[in-house]
Amino acid sequence: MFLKLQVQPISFMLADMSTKLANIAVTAWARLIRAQQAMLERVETDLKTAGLPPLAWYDVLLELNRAEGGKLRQFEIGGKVLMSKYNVSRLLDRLEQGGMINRQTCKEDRRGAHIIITRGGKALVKKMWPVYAHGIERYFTRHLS
Amino acid sequence: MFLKLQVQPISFMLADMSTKLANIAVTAWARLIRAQQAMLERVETDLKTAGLPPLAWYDVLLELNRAEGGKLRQFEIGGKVLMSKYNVSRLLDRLEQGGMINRQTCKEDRRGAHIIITRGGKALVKKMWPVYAHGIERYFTRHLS
DNA sequence: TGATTATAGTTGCATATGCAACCTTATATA
DNA sequence: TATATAAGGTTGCATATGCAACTATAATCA
Repeated sequence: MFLKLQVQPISFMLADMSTKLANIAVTAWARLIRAQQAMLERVETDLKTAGLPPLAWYDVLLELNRAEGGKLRQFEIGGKVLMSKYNVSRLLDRLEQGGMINRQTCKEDRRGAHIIITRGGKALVKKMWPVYAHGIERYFTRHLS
Repeated sequence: MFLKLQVQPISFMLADMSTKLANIAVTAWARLIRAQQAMLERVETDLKTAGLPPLAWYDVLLELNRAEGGKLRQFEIGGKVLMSKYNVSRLLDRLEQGGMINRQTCKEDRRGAHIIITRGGKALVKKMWPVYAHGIERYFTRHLS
């Protein structure tokens, strides 16, 4: 399946850097950026309204939920959700604080930790999904041609 | 022109909320989000490496540069770059601090301000564009089919 | 006109992010 | 084996963001 978005032509613009054309190119790119930004903001708002935590929580918990044994190394999470290690570290602090995950020191590599999703974490994933899905449908799928 | 991205099918998934299908749907959506996130991060890095300010500065300055007389009301900027008013307010603080804009109290509406781009601001736009354009080309255009 | 309500913009506070420095354990190299 | 280097994680500090409360002026309407 393909996602097809109508945009202004970009590539050939880049050859000619005159201000006018440059503006058009940036507009096209910017439109994509802004559209996505708007979608994400709306989903975040929906989640907040429903009294649920932000998307980042969902992303991480979903990866854990999917993983073999509900368990991942910290750096694996960073790779999957595209987050810097220090942000992963702190997000996991919050998730742990909220009882959604546990950290288990890692036998094979004593520098690292295994992150394990809890029952509560799995429950949260289930609870967040409908809100998320509804957002995807309303702000995204609906606008596909 | 169209931007076409290969994704997993989404829409029909949303009908059937079984976990497995849900995962696939989110993966597709997430792939888009992440791709864009990665692109933006790289552009930001490029700008930083070149000793230039972040994209947000460019966005605002470009809108001002385009506008009639290099001048916009603050709320107009917020509308164009999709930023909340308090973030606009503070970003403009930084831009003013950096000598890129001036605030001029507005005669017609004494609550508000006119934001005017300076010579320095215009120069910055010119200086940032090549880096930005190169990023768009490398991280975006190149991957279009 | 006077009172209410809405709009433009700012600010204090709590929270989130980026960066660089740091600790600890693995891995590579001499 | 000793030493250097790299990788997994954490933390302090500066900066950026979201929220709610606030000021001041405009617009509405009774």
